[in-house]
Amino acid sequence: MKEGPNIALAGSLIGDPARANMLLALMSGKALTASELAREAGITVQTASFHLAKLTDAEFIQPRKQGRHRYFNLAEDVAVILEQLIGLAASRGHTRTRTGPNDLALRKARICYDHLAGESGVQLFDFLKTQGLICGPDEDLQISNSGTDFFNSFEIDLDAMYRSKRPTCKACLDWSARRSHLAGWLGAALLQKFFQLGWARRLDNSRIIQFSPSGEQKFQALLDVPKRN
Amino acid sequence: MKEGPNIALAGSLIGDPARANMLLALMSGKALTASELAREAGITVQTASFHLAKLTDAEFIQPRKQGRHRYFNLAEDVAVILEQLIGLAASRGHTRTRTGPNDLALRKARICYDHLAGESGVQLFDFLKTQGLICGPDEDLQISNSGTDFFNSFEIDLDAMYRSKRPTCKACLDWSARRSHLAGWLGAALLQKFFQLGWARRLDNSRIIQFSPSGEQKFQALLDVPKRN
DNA sequence: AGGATGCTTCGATTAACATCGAACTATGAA
DNA sequence: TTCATAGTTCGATGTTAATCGAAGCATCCT
Repeated sequence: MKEGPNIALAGSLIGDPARANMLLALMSGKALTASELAREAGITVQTASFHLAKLTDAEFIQPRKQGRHRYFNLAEDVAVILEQLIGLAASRGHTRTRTGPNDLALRKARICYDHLAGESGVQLFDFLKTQGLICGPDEDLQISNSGTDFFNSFEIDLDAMYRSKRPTCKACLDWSARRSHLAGWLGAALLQKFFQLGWARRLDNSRIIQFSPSGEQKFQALLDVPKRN
Repeated sequence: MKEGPNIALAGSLIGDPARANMLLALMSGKALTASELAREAGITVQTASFHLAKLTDAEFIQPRKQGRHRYFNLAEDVAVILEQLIGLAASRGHTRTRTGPNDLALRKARICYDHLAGESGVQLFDFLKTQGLICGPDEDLQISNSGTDFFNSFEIDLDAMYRSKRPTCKACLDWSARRSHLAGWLGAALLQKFFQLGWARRLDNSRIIQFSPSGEQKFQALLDVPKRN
């Protein structure tokens, strides 16, 4: 018997179409109920229950009870791998239908677990780095002094961020842009801020993030700050 | 029918124990024959042939004929995902035997497809970055002027690197150290140099890279260069 | 040319897993 | 308390995929 990590277990969990559909649905970052996931996967709630038990045992998802509803969240490190697998499938042409307008919209701006991904997400990340607002290695980014000023002026609660146990800011490799976008607490907070400001909204039943015309303008204006060096 | 990337296909390819064993064997970076892969996976050559056909169709591996031997190489982007899956499995305790001395050795220094991973790999990467020998975003690192001098003095053929089509240097997230090590052409070239210098060697039938005592000293001396700022 | 080796293909077999109807439990509303 | 809804568990069924022996093809050695 071979020793070492059992990647076949992880692969087989992702490898069932029903489970894959549920995991992808959870990539939206929303908690979904067992019934909702059953519908997303096109199976009965009995079958969904069987699959959700497996995914829960493997710590791919976390359940949370609320009355008679069972909500499920995706584990963050699983989301990272799913993003990579989406990229691999796309690069190999392993798609289930032809690409369409939604495909372009997903490339432009989409939610990746809880943060902004796509070209807009990559643009944002590049901006934060080139402006020196965040610095350090991509897996352990820190906020600089000028970054603190910037985020405070943007009304991001940095104290809450520092109190949080999750990574403050880290890079997430974006399959569509082949560059990184910003994940972590800060990445999530920025996206929530764009929602709050009305710049962007998520589309129903999709990972697409849609900027309004004025929101897009404001977003680009934010990034179009004269360079400091 | 759901649309979008078919991650279930990729998951199911990795999800079979025999295929997973073969893929992990190919993580050593070596090309292996169908018979060798059958032995690695503990199956007959007929079964291996069936699986190798599937992996080839999906472009997870590339075949190469040499007389009556069929050699297979792992696709580089698949290697990146497998490294992530190894990390996920490790974090969940999904291992097939208890951790042992090999586990520590793998964490210390191992080959990841064709470059150095583990603590040593992370140390090397940190050194190159903090010394300013490479710079830029982790997915598109560039060699600085001082880096060019350094690598030339270390007898790395940079002209060959610039002629190569593969990424010159990029980061690869190391599951064991939770930080990145150096992948790409440069990462591979540096590891080959350590082999050539006799500082390190690969262990048979393992991904472990073993530094000799004097090699370890020289490697640490290389990294222990006074800081430039 | 004949034998050996590496590998592929085919067909039969077996095992594993996903599926859902029925029954049940837990929670919420009337 | 009763009914409705959400979700779980159980058992039976069907499907899918992995497996290997046998046969065959390609390549290499004597």
